[in-house]
Amino acid sequence: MTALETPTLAHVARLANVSENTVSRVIRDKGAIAPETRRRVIEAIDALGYVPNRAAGSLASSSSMIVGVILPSLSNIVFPELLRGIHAGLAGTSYQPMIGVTDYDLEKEQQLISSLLAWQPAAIITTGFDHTDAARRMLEASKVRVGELMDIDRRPIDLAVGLSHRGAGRAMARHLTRRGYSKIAYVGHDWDADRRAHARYRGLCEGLGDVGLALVAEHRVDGPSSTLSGRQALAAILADGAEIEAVAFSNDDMAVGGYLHCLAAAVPVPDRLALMGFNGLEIGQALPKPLATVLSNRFAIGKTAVETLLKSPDRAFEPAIIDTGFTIIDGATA
Amino acid sequence: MTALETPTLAHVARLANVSENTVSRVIRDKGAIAPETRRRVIEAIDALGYVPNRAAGSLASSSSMIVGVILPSLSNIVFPELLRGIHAGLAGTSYQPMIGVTDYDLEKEQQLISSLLAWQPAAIITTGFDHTDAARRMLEASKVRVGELMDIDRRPIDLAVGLSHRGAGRAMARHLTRRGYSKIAYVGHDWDADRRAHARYRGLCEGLGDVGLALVAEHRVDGPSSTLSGRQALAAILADGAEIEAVAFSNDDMAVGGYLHCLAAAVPVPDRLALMGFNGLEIGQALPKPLATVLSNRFAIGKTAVETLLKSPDRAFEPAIIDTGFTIIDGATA
DNA sequence: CTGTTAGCGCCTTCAT
DNA sequence: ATGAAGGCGCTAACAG
Repeated sequence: MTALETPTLAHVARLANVSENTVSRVIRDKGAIAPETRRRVIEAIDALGYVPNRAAGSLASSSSMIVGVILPSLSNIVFPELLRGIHAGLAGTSYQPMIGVTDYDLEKEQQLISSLLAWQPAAIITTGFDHTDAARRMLEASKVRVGELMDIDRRPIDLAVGLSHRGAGRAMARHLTRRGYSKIAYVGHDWDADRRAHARYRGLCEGLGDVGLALVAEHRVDGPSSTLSGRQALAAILADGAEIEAVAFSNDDMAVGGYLHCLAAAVPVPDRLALMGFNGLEIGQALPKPLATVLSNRFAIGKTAVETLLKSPDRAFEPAIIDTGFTIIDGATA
Repeated sequence: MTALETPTLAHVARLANVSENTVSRVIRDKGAIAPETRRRVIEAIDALGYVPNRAAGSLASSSSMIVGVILPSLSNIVFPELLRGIHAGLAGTSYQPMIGVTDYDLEKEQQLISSLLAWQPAAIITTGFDHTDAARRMLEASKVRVGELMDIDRRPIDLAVGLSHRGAGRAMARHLTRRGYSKIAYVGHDWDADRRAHARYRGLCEGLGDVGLALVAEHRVDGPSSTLSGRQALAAILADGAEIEAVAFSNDDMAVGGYLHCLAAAVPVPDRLALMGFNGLEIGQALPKPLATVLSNRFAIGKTAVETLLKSPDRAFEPAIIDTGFTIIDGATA
């Protein structure tokens, strides 16, 4: 043994006195192997500290243990949480997530899909249904499993896992109106990047319309959501002077900012102004009054998605949709 | 052209009327190529929509465009931010990050190092200096570049990028004592998992010792840091009755929780109680009074690390250490 | 500046 | 239940 150089299948085979093929079978747990043979092989494997070369395996089998994960952003805490769920679903398997970030740019997404496909991954996971035509074609043409996460309001390529954002918006409207608020305003962020926020807005308006109401004011900031911009946006909309009893925010980041403005400006919540967010972030529940919000179960979405995708290497005839639902969190701010 | 099947180098070569090798050279931008030849090759590449098979490339070159990234957690926002920095450093290159999460478990880290090395990555990035012996041996034996991030207080295997947590702790002590506080308490979380928090604690104690002071109280919660546990911990330490003028928290999560307790319990900040955190999270700056804290530049750490690691495929003779420093943020809570 | 020749380490297929 | 042969798609020498 010249040691030092990394051991290959051949080394293990020699040491265990079997063919490479048998070693390969043991590793992949495929085909029947005599218990005694398996024992010898395993012994040889850890005697040598053998670790299979994934590149060679992928090349030979034209498929890899990689799961490509494409996220719009890492700044928004919900995506790391989605990633956590994906990780949890991958735990105990040999799959490794390879990740990319689009910054909400569909061209970048297409680019990422292309480079991820170059690894012949077992699955590609992305968010939403918006893709460039080329991206969609590449995904459809490749035979990898495709998960489109967060949203379920359209027909997916292969599998969608998420919740109805329109439904969540309606639920927010229902919650607020049932609590007796009728002068309701909306404070949100950029819809171009965040289509799901827009869907919730539409649901909110529909829900209000159902009971003969409409938004009394709305304010949208440019750029992504953040605590700071939520704080500023609420200050701005209140400064406009419209009479407002409750504010529905595009998400918890914005809502927490709004709440902090109320604290700083001594606006009684919810008596003078009720606040409601979306997502159910931890920070919202740590506020002096826990935030009324809607729990979108990001972790479950990610976990369910990988588990479902990896169950079978092939797509079904019909795309599947898994609704992970949402839960109203009453809180104390609305 | 039988279309449908994914094109390979051979297809491109045939179409461009050159050898496979030439195509390979064009793709990797290696060796001199006649402008005319390069044009033809590129034309053929996008005529066919050719995407190189990464597995084949890795196998042949025994090195891949993968950067293995091992994070202790995704729940703590600082690690997604570190990942953002890593991403930023990778932007515009063909490298792809493959990520793993240890949940602060060194055995899991070792396991991840092993499976990531199976991909023959260009570099492996992990956090801190604590690894199992086996893990350290694997990293040292492999010739991949190794980045150990966040901390710089020990000798790295290859490259360390981060800040001195002991120094940051001392800086917190200095800040608080200079502001005239002398009855200082500490509220923190689990040190076993978070060694850097422990290092800051030690620095804090040293810094106080330098001016003849010592902590008047301390409280540590089990488990990871969170806003909720910070809130509860501050409530607990105040209930104990010791006279306290200022509290140094193990990080901003805990400190924000503490601040929220003060808001809820109507404790005037900083007049009755001063608060200081660590990290410089956005949420701390959105509070009614911006949190006094220490900015640890996670994004820069990640970005600098990959940029430095990928500059050269080989390790230097001596390990390198890059200090990204920290910045006191005065805020208004201390 | 370009082509030829050998693998890289594993998996698949077909035998036995 | 195991082995032998061939090839996956690319890159690394070495020629020329």
